[in-house]
Amino acid sequence: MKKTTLKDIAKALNTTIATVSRALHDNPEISNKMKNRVREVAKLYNYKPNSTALSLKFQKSYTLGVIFPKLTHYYFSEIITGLLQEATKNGYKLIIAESKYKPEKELNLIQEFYELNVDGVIILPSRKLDLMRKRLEEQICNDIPFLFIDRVIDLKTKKVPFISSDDYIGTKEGINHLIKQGYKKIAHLKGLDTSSVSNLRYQAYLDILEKNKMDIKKEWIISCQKFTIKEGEVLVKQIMALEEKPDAIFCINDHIAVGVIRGLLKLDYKIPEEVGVLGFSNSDISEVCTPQLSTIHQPGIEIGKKGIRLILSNINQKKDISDVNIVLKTKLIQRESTLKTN
Amino acid sequence: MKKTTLKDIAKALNTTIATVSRALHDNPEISNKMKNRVREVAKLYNYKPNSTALSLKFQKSYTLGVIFPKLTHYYFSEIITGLLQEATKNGYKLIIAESKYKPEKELNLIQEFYELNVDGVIILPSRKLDLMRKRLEEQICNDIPFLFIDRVIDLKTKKVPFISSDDYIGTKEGINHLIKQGYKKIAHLKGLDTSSVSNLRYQAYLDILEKNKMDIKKEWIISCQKFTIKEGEVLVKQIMALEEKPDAIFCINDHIAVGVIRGLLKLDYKIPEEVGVLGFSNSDISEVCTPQLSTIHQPGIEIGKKGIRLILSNINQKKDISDVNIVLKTKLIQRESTLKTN
DNA sequence: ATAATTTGCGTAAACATTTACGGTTGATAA
DNA sequence: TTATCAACCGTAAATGTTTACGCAAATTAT
Repeated sequence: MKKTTLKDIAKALNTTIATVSRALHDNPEISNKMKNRVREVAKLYNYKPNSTALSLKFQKSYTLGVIFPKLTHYYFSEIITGLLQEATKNGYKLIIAESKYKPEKELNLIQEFYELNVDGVIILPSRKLDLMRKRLEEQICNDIPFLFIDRVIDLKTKKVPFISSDDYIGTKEGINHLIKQGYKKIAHLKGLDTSSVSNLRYQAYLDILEKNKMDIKKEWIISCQKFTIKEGEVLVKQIMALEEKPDAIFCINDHIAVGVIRGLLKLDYKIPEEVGVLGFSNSDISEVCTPQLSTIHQPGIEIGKKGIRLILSNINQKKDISDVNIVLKTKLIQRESTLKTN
Repeated sequence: MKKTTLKDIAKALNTTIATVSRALHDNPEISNKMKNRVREVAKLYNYKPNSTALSLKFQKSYTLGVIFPKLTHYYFSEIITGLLQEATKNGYKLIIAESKYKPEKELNLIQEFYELNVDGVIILPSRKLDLMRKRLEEQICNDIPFLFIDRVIDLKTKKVPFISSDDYIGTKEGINHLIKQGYKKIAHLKGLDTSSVSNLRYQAYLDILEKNKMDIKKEWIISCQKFTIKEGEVLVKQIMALEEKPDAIFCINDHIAVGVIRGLLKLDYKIPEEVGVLGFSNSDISEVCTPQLSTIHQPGIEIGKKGIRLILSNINQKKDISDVNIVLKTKLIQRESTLKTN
């Protein structure tokens, strides 16, 4: 049962593939009689144009490559869901690849996608952008439409478009909420220095505290490495062993925050009365833990959808999007871990 | 900056594409001198074979289509991670599509993938297999390698291979654990009748209770519809309003179980002392809730990996896998929600 | 010295499609 | 009656690749 081709139809009608092709495209140079005969046979044989041949002919695959660190990460899977939905809507396919947070792998995958003739590459980068930057300066990524999601990369030789949530404003609203709730000594379990989003959140944290003339203690600021629940649990114990203890902890993501909650509960602190905990991302686990975690929602699906629209405007309408930076609003989700009931 | 083709190299060396192609394939009919010249230019021009042209030529795309209900579902994203890793390892790409639990969409996607010339289709079906069965009997899916994951579909006209976790044994071990913990009145929040996995778990539940000569109360068996945390919370209140209340609840998945825990806590039941709760899947949320949820681990990544190996053995070694049914061991995860400390 | 064989490379078809160009038939116009 | 022009369809090139076939030159065998 091989697939029907133009050749098969042509043979059946004792004509040529050119005529068949034109008939199926309703070309005015073909008589109605011939068109009808062709359509009839095409239907009978269940003809479908061969997409590989079309790709070759038109040098267009209607395929986008997506690179992400890890699929089982809730926020990433939300973004990819958004990408997928909008891509499908526009007749594009997605082919996916996992970088496992390794910059070398990211670079290889970009190259592989390029060789696969995808029409564009969307990358959710890992936290280590410095390694990537060097090679990306030289690499052939001029030739192919590009989009960075979530993290920003600034190159000297060229601009790359990106779309993300507004981590700065999001953090600002989060910290302001903590302050409004009466917390006065706010610690921060931060991310890596090489991550643009971590730095934005960190900077916002510093700015808001300064603006409110609150203490900024070096000991209250610790860098995470693994970003797991376990690490949050370990780090919070470290912080609560200090002479001067914070009364609220702003965590770089929800996993760390859940670990912090767990650690605090083991130390018999009351949440939110004695210590408030704020996460980031609004991933599924934030609603599940006890007490439920206050966090900052990142609109993953929306980011994905807008990302597709952006890169497709570059691919199809040839719009220059190289200096487009889209930043989407976050939303503060107030749950039990910061809501004092007094 | 167009991509280099064989034609470019041939022109540069004043020879033909056939010679260039053979030289690059180390064909013995080409002199070493010519080979070296070709290789030199190929390297200089950074030549990479055009994968689309190869696909057309060999009628092989090294691409597999994957259909799943929802990406942000932890278990699914684990399976897809496994698929992705093993596919990559074998030089295959994955193109993904979301069915949103809609059988019509699944069928359309199968057709679309077929027309896209993927080498095989892997489908994680939704819970409504009956709708699918009808049309799949007729459909052209003879022509393309197929694999079902997680759920089984039994057709009259043909067999389809599948791979899943051992839901029956898994459930058996779970219920046995509940019994060993001293629970005597075990309820079940079950899945849909149209889902093969739900039925397996339900049947195991019935069999074990019967084998242990325990009560099986109709009122303790309720079918879920939405499979959300909220639904679990609602249903458990319904159950605990009964005259005769169960002392343990076996839930069809972890989301329902988390809802059950939440509902029980609101009703001031002590978990696990008064009521035990058992989930299924070992998704990320099961470790996060309080008390932590006992559950049955499904080896998603392993399922994905073995699935790829299976379908590739069909694609590449032409092995007949139509009656292969692979069932992988689950693992009971004992956590707080069933572990009485007496 | 001539026949046979090997070496080394070009030609062309194949995969499936689109489309510029050319050509034949019939009708209309001068 | 012949030039003009549509209408309608076929030829061939193009996308990039592999490979069966063929053929000249060089080498070996007789």
